[in-house]
Amino acid sequence: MNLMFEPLRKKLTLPLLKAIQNCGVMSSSEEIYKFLVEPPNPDMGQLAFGCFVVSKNLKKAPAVAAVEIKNQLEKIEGVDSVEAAGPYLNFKFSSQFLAESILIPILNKKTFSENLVVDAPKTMIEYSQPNTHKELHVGHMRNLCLGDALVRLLRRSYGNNQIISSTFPGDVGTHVAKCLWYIKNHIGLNILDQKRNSPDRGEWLGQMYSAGNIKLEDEAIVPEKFEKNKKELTLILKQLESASGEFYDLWKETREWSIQLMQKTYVWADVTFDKWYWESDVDADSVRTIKKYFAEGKLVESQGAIGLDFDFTTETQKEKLGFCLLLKSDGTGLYATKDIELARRKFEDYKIEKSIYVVDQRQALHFKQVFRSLLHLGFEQAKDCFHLQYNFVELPDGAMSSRKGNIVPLMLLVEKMQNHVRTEYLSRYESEWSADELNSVAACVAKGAIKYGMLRQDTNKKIVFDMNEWLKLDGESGPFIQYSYARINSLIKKINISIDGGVDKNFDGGLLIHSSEIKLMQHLMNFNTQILLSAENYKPASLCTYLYETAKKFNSFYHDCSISQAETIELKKARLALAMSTGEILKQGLSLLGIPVPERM
RNA sequence: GCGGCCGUAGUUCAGCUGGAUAGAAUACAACACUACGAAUGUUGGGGUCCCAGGUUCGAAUCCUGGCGGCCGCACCA
Repeated sequence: MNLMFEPLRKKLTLPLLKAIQNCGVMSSSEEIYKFLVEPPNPDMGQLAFGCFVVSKNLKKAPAVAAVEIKNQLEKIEGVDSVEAAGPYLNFKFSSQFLAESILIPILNKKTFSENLVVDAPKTMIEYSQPNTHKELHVGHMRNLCLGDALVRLLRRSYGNNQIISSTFPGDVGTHVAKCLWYIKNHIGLNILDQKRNSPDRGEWLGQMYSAGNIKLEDEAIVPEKFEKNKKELTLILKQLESASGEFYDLWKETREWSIQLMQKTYVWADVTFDKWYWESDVDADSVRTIKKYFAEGKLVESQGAIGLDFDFTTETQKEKLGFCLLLKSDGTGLYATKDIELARRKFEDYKIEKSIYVVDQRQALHFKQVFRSLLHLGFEQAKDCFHLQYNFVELPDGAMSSRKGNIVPLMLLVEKMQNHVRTEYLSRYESEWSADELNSVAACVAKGAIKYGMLRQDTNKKIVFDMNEWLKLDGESGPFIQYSYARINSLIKKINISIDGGVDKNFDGGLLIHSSEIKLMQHLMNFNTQILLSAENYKPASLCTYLYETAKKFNSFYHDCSISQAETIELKKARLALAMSTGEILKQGLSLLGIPVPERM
C-alpha cells in the first residue's frame, strides 16, 4: 500500500475533505491526495485540485463546484492564497512553508529514508542472462542498466530486504559446443597453453564462437560436411552432459574465463547479484521436474513430445498462447523447461511473492507461456510474475548479433567513452589534478553517459546505437546532470558561509520569493513521488527525465539568483540551502540509476 | 493468418492509469562570460499528435476499424 508522504499534498487533503463534505459529497483523503496535481504554470501556485469528481456528484458544473468548495474551505496555515480558476482550485503556498516542508527534510536526509510503501511484497528481479563463450555487447548493456536501476528503485520503495537480485547465465548449450568445436578443429588445442595466460582470453572465446558459427553456417550447404559437423557437435554436447571427457575439461576451464570477463563488466557497472542461477545447475533438474509433472498427469503428450496446449476455445475460456513445449520427443528439455524449474526454485527457496524478469521483447510469448504453465501447475505466484520487456539496441546498419560477429563489445564502449571524456573535457585540468583523479573522474562521467543513455529511453522503443552520437554528451545526458552537481558542490565550497546550528536549522525560507527559486522548490517536492512512480511502473526513464529537469531548473535559478552577490547574508544562506538541497536530490536520484557523481569535473 | 510492440516538430524522443495553452533535446538564427564553473543560460521560427469513426462536459491519452514499421508464433536459446 502506498503512503501519503508528500508534505504539500498531505497538508491540503484534510481541509479539502472537510470542505467537500460540507458541500454534501463523500470522499476520502486518499482520493483527494491522488487528484492533487501541479498547475501548468507555477505562477498559479504549487498544487491544484480539479473539481471534476465532486462536480459529478454535486450535479453542477466543475467551475461552480470549485467556487462552492472554496467558500467552504477554512484558512490553511502555510497557504497564501486559494483561487478558483475555472474547474480548478489553485493553492499557492508561502515560501516559508515550501522551504520548511521541502528543503529541511532533504537537508536532514529524512526525504531519503522515510517509508514510501507498507506491506511490500517479497520480490525477485532477474536480469542479465549472459552466455559464457560469447562476449557481452552494448545490447546487453541495456539489460544490465535497466535491471540494476530497477533493483535500486524497488529497494528504495519496498525496503532493502524485500528485493532479491538474481542472474541466470547460460553456461551450457550449443553455443558452447560451437565455440569448443571451432577451437579444436580449426585452431588446435595447442593454442590454449598460450591463451591461458592472456588477459583477453574471455574476449577471445567470444571471437571463437563467432568464427565457429560462421564456419558452420558456411559448411551447412555441403551435405557431407553438415553431417560430419553435426556428429562432432553432438559428441561435444554428450560429453558436457555426462561430465566427462576432454571437452568437459575444456568447458570447465574456459567457462571460468568467460565468468571472469562477466565479473569485470559487473564490477564496472557496480552490479552485484544476491543469487547466481547457473543453467548448468538447473538443466538436469528441470527435465526431472517436468517428467514428474507428466507422471502426475499435469501435462499432455503431442506428436511424441510433452507440453501444455494453450490454444483452445471453450464456452468459458479462450486462449491463444499456442503450445508450450516442455520435453522434446528425444526426452531432452528446452528453454521453457529450465524457466519452469527456475521459477519453482525461486518460489520455494526464497518464498517470493513477486517475480520480475528483465528480458528482451522477443521472449514475450515465451514468458506468457511459462507464466501460464506455472499457474496450471499450481503456482499462484505466477499471477505476480512480470516480464519486463525491452526493445533491442541496434546499429545504424541493422541488428547486432554475436552469431554474425558484428557486435560492439560493451567494454569497448566503456574504454572509448573514458578516453573521450579524458581528452575532450578533462584535458584542461591536466596540470592541476593528479592522474588518479583525472582517471577516476573520466570513469565516473563515462559511466554517467553510458548508463543514462541506456535508461533515458522508454523500454519498448529501440535504441539505435551510433558511437559518434553517444560521444557527443550534449543535451539531455548523464554528464549534464553530473556537471550541475559538480558545480553546486564547488559553489558550496566557495561561498564559505556557515548556517548557524547547521544548514537544516537556521535559514529564512521566506526570502526565497524569486520565481526561479519557487519553481525549483516546487520541483524538488516531487522527488519521492517520482521514485515510487518509476519503481512501480518499472520506468527508470521517467526518473531520468525528472533529474534532467531538476538540473535545468537549477541552472535557471543559478543564472537568475546570485548566491555570493545576494543582497543580505540571510538571503545568501537561504539560497545556499536551496542549492545544497538540489545537489542532494541530484546525487541521491542518480544513485538510484546506478550513476555516481564526481566532486568536480 | 494469429498475437505483441511502436507511429507526436527536419531528426531523436517526453507526455499516454482522460483534464488548464502538446513539451524537451538536436539542427538552424540571434544574444549573454572583468561574473558563484559557458559541459551553461535567454530568445526565435518549426506540429493534419498516422488515418477514420466512437465514448465523454473534455481525447495525443480510452474503445473499434484501417494504414505503415519492427518482432514473435512446436522439438534453437
